[in-house]
Amino acid sequence: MKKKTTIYDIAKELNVTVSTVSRALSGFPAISDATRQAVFEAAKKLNYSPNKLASALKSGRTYIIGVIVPSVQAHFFASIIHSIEEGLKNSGYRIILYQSNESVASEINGVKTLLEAQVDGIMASLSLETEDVAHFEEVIKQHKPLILFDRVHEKLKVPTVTLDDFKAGYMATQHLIKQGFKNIAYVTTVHQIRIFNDRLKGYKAALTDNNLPINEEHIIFGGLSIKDGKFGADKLIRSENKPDAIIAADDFTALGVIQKLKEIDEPLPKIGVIGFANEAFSAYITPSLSTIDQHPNQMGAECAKLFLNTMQNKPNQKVNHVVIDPSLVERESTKLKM
Amino acid sequence: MKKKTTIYDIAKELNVTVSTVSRALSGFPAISDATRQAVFEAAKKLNYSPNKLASALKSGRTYIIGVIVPSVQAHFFASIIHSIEEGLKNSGYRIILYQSNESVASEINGVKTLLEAQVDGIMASLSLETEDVAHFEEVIKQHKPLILFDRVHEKLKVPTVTLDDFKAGYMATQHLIKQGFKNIAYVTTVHQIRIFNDRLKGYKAALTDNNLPINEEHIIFGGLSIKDGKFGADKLIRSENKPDAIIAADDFTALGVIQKLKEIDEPLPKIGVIGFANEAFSAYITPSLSTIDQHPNQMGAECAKLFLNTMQNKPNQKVNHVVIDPSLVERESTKLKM
DNA sequence: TTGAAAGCGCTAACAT
DNA sequence: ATGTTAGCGCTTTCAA
Repeated sequence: MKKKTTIYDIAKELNVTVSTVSRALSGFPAISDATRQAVFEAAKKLNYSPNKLASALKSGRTYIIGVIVPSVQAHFFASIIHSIEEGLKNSGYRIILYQSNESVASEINGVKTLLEAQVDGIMASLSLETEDVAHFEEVIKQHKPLILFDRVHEKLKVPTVTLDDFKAGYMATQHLIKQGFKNIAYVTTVHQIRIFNDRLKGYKAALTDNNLPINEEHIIFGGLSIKDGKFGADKLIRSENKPDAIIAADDFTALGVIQKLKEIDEPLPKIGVIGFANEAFSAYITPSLSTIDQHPNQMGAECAKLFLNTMQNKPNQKVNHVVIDPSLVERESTKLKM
Repeated sequence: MKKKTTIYDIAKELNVTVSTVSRALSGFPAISDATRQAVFEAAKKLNYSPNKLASALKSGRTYIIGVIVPSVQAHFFASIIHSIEEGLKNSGYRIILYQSNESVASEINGVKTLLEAQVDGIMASLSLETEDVAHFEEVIKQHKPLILFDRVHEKLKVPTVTLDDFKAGYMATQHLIKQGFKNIAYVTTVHQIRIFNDRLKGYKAALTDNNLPINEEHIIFGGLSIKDGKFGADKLIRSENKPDAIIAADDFTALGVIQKLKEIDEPLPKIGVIGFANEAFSAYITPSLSTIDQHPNQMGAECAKLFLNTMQNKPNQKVNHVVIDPSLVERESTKLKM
């Protein structure tokens, strides 16, 4: 079991110094073509593989970006990760993934871990639990780029990539109204996350703009999941003023709503249902779920672009906020008129 | 902008040497409690954060495991990753993710990249394209644990975690037969991946065991996707000997089959359909899709366990092959008798 | 129980 | 165009 080849081995092989080898390998211009070629050949011959760790330690750059998401199991986040990687391709940067599982404690640990791993920057989408964001201050203090996407926080003055969530909420509501629904309820999370608040605001604004009353009892604050959707739907259906449509703050919750409505034999889509995120299953359930597409691929691409720009040292640039336009995906679950 | 705190700063603060600080921090026993406590206090006071890079360079261990999967967008792989992380929790190991996007070229690059990042080991599930696995030899040569899961390869003599795919194929077929289907077709990938071959073998064995003929024209070799499912279904329905049930090698393909059958007004579930993987959508489509659950969470947990065992240097242990038992998820798409 | 010092593999300033 | 050399921050052997 021989030791791994280092640039010293290559240097010895060619009777040059390590600096020459290092320079040849890293594309330094002032190296003769002959030397460069010899170095590459020797490297190949000796089966050389660079130790990025050593390089990173010396240069202070790891070319690794930490990405924190609540969970890869949500198709939305999986898509974002996918397109972040896509956008980083050929830039030399790679990502290291950390899942918070919607827990602040885990998120705090994630930031610490990534910082210790000397990542060159962090991209994060906050957990539902996260209210205090002090744990991210250290990233900023270390002058490492921090980019927040989707679930952002106003306390952090950093570049963000978000959906226009107000518009998203407005669109969903407006769509239902246009379809002929008049008594529209809303199931959302109790957590004070900006994006969910914004969607709710959009909902309220749309109602108001259409001279429809805002009925606070029609706004259910709970969790976001199939179970919570079932719970919310049940509560709404039993309420005195039974709604004729339900907006759920995400597709999982909307799915729960649909399941409950089926369970209790409420006619669909006579009661309209719409969600957010265009999850993997949304097109295929029955009735197929109308939803607001949040364009995760675009979000991921923008995150990558933002990061790359920041690293190119555009110096005094002001903080960037990319806002993605939501789009309506009309499907059967909101087709009142057939 | 002050520099980051290092163990030297702590040493200076306390008038001890770096070795003492290093030992105190790393839990070395022969350190007086007083010193240890003083070190921890100073560390806290100076806001010290260890540089794992330096530690890794010196010690030769990064505590990072590279994980290569075709894509996180498949719920199956997302679940595996999730449970690998879960299983690694508290072990000190982190994972760095690499997506091959079903491309060998990308997979080769992934191995190279991860090795350069000095990961302590690699867990991988092969791309559909992968036939030659020479690129993984280097991992073995470096004496780093390599664990293959789900999409494995016999050329690589390494620990594996797989489903009993033969049984899975057998179960799916047997289930259809039990439900009363008699003329069962099969849509699978043209790629020579063991798990898909095994499923097909299970299918054939089940037919034979039930004295049903194997009709080679009923086995469609194409891709695995919604589109391919549609294509396969179309071809099968038009064939002379029209099948009364279709097995698709994964749920996406099964979904395509169902969509095509609906499109051409074939009655469901009079034509039975079953898939593999129990994807996120499978329970919610109409008819809900019967499928074989591959227990990704169990697979991920086993991968983590296998890795941790390997690192604990159970010395002459023979290569481990964990085989997970598939289970049948009966839903509407195979309910011939109501 | 603690200190001194070498060195992990690489980069980069300073020489030549 | 190439060489010399000093670290990056940490671990670890040897010595005290």
